Amino acid sequence: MSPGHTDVTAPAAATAPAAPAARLTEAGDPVIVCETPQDECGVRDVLDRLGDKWSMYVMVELTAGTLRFKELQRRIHGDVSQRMLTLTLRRLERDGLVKRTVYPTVPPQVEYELTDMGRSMSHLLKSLSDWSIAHRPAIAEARSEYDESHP
Amino acid sequence: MSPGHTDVTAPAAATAPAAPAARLTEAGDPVIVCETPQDECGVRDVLDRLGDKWSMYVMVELTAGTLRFKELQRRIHGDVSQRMLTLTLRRLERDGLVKRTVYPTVPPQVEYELTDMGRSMSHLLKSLSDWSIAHRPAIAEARSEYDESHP
DNA sequence: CCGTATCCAACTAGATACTG
DNA sequence: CAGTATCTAGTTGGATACGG
Repeated sequence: MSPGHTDVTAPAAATAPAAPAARLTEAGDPVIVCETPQDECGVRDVLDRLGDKWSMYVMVELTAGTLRFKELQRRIHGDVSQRMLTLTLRRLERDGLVKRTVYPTVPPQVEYELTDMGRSMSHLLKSLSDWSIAHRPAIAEARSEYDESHP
Repeated sequence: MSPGHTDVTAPAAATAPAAPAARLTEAGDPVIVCETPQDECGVRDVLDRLGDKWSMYVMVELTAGTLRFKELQRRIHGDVSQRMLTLTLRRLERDGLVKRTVYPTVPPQVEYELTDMGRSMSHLLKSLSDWSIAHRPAIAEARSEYDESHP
């Protein structure tokens, strides 16, 4: 997503990066406050993973349990290519969200499953998914209206 | 994000796209089930917005309240360009997440604020942000380990 | 079966200059 | 102030062929 990709492994700044403060608006809505550019709320690190084309679907499919490469590929909508599935799984593995197990058999067999951290994130994906499904009609309508009034 | 971008305004298929079923694993974790390729869980529509470089930050800043263009630009980390801020705001407006109000003054004044739907989504962004902040150390460690063991 | 390597097409975002 | 227009660079993703 972002060119260069925010590097969370960078040494912490001299001032300890305190967790961004949470405030509320008058209406009681949450406000995310980033005090320094360095923390960037750490949000980009998550969204870089969520934002690419396939990570979300891989996480979702793996929530059901352990899957082999080919099985995973079959289950994912939109025909993910071998290359993209490999890249996606490597990134998720690197981030500690997915565990990869290789059985040295012939032919080779590789299994993928969520780590504990991956599972904790999958709950958020569920919320996102629910929101998305619930608001899809509203979004569709908003887009139609916008497109009509903006020729 | 995705070339072509999933079009929620497309006419519904002959079979009514029933909401994807929700299941639980043995462990009690949520499973998102997409029965047809068409629904795709509607997730891509959300993530296409979340996944681009600036939408998240715009939403976050607007959670605090109404802001003018220049104010918004100043608050966003990483120096968003005028062009990118404009594009981002237009997309969010089109999706019904942001409301744009033009005051025909001289010089011109334009205000941006979240819609109700936008505010309902900002809660999810907060969850994502919290998770991200909480797990940033773990992700950083996972990446270091991975990079060490994969030369 | 599970990848890696290579090449190519598409999109996103940045820089810069100009307008109502 | 709040944009639009244009041009370019960098990245992602798809297709295909080949290797362990």
